[in-house]
Amino acid sequence: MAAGVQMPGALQTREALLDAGAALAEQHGLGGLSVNMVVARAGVAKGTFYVHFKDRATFVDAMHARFHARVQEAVDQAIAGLAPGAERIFRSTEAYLDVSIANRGVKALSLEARSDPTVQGSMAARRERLAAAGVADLKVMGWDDAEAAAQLIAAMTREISVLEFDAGRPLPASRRVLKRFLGI
Amino acid sequence: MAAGVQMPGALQTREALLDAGAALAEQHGLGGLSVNMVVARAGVAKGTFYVHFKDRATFVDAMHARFHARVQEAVDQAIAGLAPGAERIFRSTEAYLDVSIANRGVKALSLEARSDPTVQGSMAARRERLAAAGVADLKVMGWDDAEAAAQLIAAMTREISVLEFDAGRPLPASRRVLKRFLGI
DNA sequence: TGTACATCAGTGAACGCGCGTTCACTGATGTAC
DNA sequence: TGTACATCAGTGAACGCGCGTTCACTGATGTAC
Repeated sequence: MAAGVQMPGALQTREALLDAGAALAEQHGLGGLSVNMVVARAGVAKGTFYVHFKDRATFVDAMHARFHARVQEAVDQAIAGLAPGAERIFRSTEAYLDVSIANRGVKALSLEARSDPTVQGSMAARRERLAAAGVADLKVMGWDDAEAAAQLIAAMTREISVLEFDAGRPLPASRRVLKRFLGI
Repeated sequence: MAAGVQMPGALQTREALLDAGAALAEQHGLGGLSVNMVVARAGVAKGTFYVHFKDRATFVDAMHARFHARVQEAVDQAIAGLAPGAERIFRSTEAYLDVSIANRGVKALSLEARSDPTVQGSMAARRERLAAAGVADLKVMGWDDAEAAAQLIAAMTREISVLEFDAGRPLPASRRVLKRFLGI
């Protein structure tokens, strides 16, 4: 969503709720996030929450979906036209990290998305889709266990995003390690 | 704690509560774990919980501490007498994985320990202590960014432990990838 | 051996609280005629 | 242009519920004399 683009009122409120959720997840974790907090922060009535989301679980899922959409867009843009290989997969991880640093609540979404049993399913699917994109690169790079390798690279990328969030800045040393693991 | 060793009643109850917590964390996550559930599963009165633990946060911390103590013991045993290097760090990760597969609630402890703000501190310290042990190995292996590398290897190990838990069995392909990343 | 007392794990009713969700209602905006 | 009606985002009081924590009490075990 480009800045300055006018949204219809209803969509604006929906985004405001998701923004509030992201900011609060940063402080309280996904589990510590309550509908009460979200509506208070967004400055709307409690009932308004249920105009836009079926229930709390749907809301958390929507937060996750929005974050992943942003990542996907950045990754697609970063690797457009690149041939499969080490360079392309590394560019993907960099795009992931750069988007993460600019989005609130990433830490909670990265860490808790898998343990909250209320929304596990759709979140797992999103993570898998993202990781699966790297499999082609790894095969070209000569990895026999490309699927397993893609999962571990995704795990390292998430780890770095959490470390960078805690540090409040990019961590070149961690990114270098990832690069070296990829043999670049 | 060797099987069959008789414990005083008080300790037995404490262990029963921690066991119940581990089993329940497996199903409901650390965040979805309630004192009510724990005491119901352990078969004791609610007040008993507070005889053994100051509050809910202390209990979660104790679960984490117990798990880490088991891991630490297994790792120490696995690498006793080994010289620093790739082989030693890989043996450590294997020990971690083998302990994890035999302990309930590992998934929740691995994933949520960092996002729950009520107990972040001491859990972070435990994780760091464990990861720090690998730094010496990585330095011997010629890594400039040994600290960063140790953190990423720890992240991969946790990831594999979660995948293995979900699969219900060891995942040789994932372990092979880790081995290859370590250059063995 | 018998009695009095101390200790302490364990009990469960009671508390106040914030939670997620519902629902009858409001009021602004758009459409039909 | 004016009027009647439909739509729909937004409202906030009210609900029942399970939560974490407290506390006066019980009863078994150990110790002193």
